[in-house]
Amino acid sequence: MTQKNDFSKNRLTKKSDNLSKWYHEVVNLADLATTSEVKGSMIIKANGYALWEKVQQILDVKFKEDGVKNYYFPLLIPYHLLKKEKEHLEGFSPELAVVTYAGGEKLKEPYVLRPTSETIMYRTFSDWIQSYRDLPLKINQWCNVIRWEKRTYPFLRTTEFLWQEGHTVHQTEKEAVDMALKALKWYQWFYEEYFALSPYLGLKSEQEKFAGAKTTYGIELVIPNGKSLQAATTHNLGDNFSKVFEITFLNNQRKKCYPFQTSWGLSTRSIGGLILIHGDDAGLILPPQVADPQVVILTVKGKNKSQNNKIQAQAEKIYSSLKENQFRVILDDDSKLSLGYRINEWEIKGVPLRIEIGEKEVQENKVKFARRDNFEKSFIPEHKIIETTRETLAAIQKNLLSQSKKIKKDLTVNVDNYEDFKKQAQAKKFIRAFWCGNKNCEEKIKEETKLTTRVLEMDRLNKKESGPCVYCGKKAQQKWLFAQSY
RNA sequence: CGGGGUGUGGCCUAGUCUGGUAAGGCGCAUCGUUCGGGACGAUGAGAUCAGCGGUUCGAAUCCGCUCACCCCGACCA
Repeated sequence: MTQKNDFSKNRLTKKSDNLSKWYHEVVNLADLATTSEVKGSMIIKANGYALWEKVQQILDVKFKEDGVKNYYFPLLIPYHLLKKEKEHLEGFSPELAVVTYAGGEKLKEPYVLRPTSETIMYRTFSDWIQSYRDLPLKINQWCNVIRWEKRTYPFLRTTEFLWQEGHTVHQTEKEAVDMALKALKWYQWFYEEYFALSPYLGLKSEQEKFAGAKTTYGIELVIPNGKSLQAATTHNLGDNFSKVFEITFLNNQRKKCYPFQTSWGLSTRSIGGLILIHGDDAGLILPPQVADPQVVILTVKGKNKSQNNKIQAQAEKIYSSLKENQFRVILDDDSKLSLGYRINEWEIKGVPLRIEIGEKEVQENKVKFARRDNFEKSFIPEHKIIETTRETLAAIQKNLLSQSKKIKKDLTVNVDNYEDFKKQAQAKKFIRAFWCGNKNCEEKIKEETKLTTRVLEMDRLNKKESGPCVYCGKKAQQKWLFAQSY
């Protein structure tokens, strides 16, 4: 709102010139979100919220197929609950918003606006779980959370954000680990199949893991500027929380046991990654799987009224048949705005496929297809429209994913000495290098290069490797992926 | 939270230094001419100049405080 950009002609900043400026402009012009009166909190507008609804629809089905049930827990968490798990409290303390005054008086005990719901949920789990027959317990909630971040950014880091948080309880740690890995796979599936984004996934280091977790797995997206966006996490909580919240069950040997837990979440931040990776100089590009609309039909005005009637009729006919075939389609027959203006508007909004119908098309019984991802244009005979639409949308989806893979590949390098490491860090690369696992090395690397460990990639977890730590030279077993975090 | 910058109709800005009662473009409304990649003319609506307080005959402009946003850093899923 306060940027000094000339939007008067709606000319976008080039993505490659200034990614941050471009990003803000796209969020604005594509009508995804706008700033609000509340510090760090945005108003998500219809176009942005539609994307979030898609995320919800897709993941919700996946969760339920696995027996996860949706619940809703209170926004307000009594402070004493949050205090119970020490690491958890320490991790979240700096970013808590606390209610101390309500109902006209000062509260005896303050409430915390949930930054995440482990504590309030697990307090209750202890009442719900008595027997091994009560396990596994698998619940999820779609909600908002509050984290008072110092520096905010639309979608990518907002004070209040929307997410889902899954929480499960298991008899054995193995089950819990499997669950955390399963959730990680769901997220990977979601990003690849729907958002057409190819992430890195793997284990987080001790430093980077969730406050209170035993191990954390993460999904990391490769942003074209060389930064890494943590796009979802799943946690094996071990029995850390069950011990603190006294969640116990009797196993079939009548022995009292502490169960093992997981939690996992994906937030509106995912939409930020989508914008940053797929967008181009003309604006947003939405993958057909989540785009709404997927197709826009544009009428091109003809020379006279009778021509226009024909064009209109033809456009409506094609609109109906696409709709009948379950495509998300919109008809833009606004005759007041110029064609160029309308085209640009739909491009900024990222609609994957544009179909144009004018005099020429009506006469020759065909339509013009224009792809948003590569601007390719072609003429399609009327009887092939449905089939070609299906193919084209699939092709766009596929192309976007392969572009994301290419970005990932191009920005990742393997490095085996610290001189190189520093050079590649300067060049804003994702770096794969041996690290001994020592916290000191990790901290020094961060100080000197700004890079942190992102993940130990899944496919390297069980790989037998050996080499000198890129920092201290001591023997290391695994190559970690380093990058600057967003 | 530290450093820097910004805030003027829905949007982008000029005006602020040097105080005199808000200007332009975009968008919007109506009409007409246009229309195959961001058209044009005419007419019109729309602003207590981020908020609060102060100085002054008079404040968008000077002073103080507050709030929000942007950039860089620290912190953080």
